[in-house]
Amino acid sequence: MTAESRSLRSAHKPLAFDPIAEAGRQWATRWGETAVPAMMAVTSVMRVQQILMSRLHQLLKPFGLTFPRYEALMLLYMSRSGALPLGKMGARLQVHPTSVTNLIDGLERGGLLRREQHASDRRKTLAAITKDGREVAEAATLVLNEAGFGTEPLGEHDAELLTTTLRSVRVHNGDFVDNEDV
Amino acid sequence: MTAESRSLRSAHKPLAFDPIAEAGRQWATRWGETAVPAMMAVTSVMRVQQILMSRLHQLLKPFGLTFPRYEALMLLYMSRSGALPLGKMGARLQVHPTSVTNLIDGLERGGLLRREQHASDRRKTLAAITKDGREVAEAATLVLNEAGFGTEPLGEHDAELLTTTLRSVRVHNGDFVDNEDV
DNA sequence: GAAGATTGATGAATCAATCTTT
DNA sequence: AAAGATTGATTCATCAATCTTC
Repeated sequence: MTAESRSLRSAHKPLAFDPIAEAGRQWATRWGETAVPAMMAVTSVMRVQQILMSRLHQLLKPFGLTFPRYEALMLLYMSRSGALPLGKMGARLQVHPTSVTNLIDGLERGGLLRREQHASDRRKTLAAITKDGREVAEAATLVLNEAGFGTEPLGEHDAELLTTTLRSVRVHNGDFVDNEDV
Repeated sequence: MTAESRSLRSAHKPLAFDPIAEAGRQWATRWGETAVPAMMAVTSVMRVQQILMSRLHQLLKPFGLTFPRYEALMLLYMSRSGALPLGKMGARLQVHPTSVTNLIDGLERGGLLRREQHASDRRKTLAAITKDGREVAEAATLVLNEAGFGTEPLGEHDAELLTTTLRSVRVHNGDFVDNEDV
């Protein structure tokens, strides 16, 4: 593996051991084994999030998109009218109002959406996807679809297992009311 | 639930549905079901990472620590001599050299470690944990241990399941050489 | 006063470019 | 030339404070 190809995946020489497992071993010797599984799970989520984000950014770079911007763009693409109030976008994307402003700023700079006035409530701002925005959304989605959203080497089963397990954390956090399986 | 208590957990009113499941449904109608599990898994990891980070920051706030800084501090605390070269810390924490510089800056500002010169190689910089650093490390660890690292409502089994599933992604990314189970 | 969005601040992550030392 | 660390730039996340509109 050349230095260039490696730099696309990790900034360092591969370690000869699993750093998370090693942390777990050292941990157990000082604080016992009770919290080790939780500690390792948290660290794993943090690390894999970085890996996935990095892969997605590689895939989306040709379109001038980041993954958060892609998510925001797709939310508009999927919507009926192609326009949504910024507040509603924040609720769906589960991000802070400030983040919505920044995301929409970036997408508007790229001409993928326009800010528009809400008809009845002048406090509200609408984000409306443009023709360019729709084209980019479709092209980027094709690429992500083919690349399996960078989830290699996870199969369908593992992906669903992950979603299910993590869903309980999201429910417990109060993101949404769990009324699907009632 | 009051507005204050809610703001500690999510910035928005809870949705009446699971936003990730809803995205999956809409997705399937336009691009088929093939990539849906991958898409939902990726989005779940991103969201849960944010939730966990937020909880950890709440827990660590009293110590003037963020979770990345806590990880760096613990790496020093666990080390034999209490001092490590910055490059080695980056390799273990799996972060960019620039991030190491920033992390060490923050910890040094708080007096939890000191920069020192490497004995033989003057290119290298050492981070050495201080007495204050050790005390904060122990106190913060107690809190995180009691709080199960914010992994509620995950039990030991789910935590281990998560770690195992995510490990394959880390291996595939080339973070480390998988020679544990050979 | 509350709701919706923005600005200004901080922390973390990355990359590119720079600087010193080997 | 290569290794190690830093600085400067960009993006995303948060919070606090502000501003307009309801």
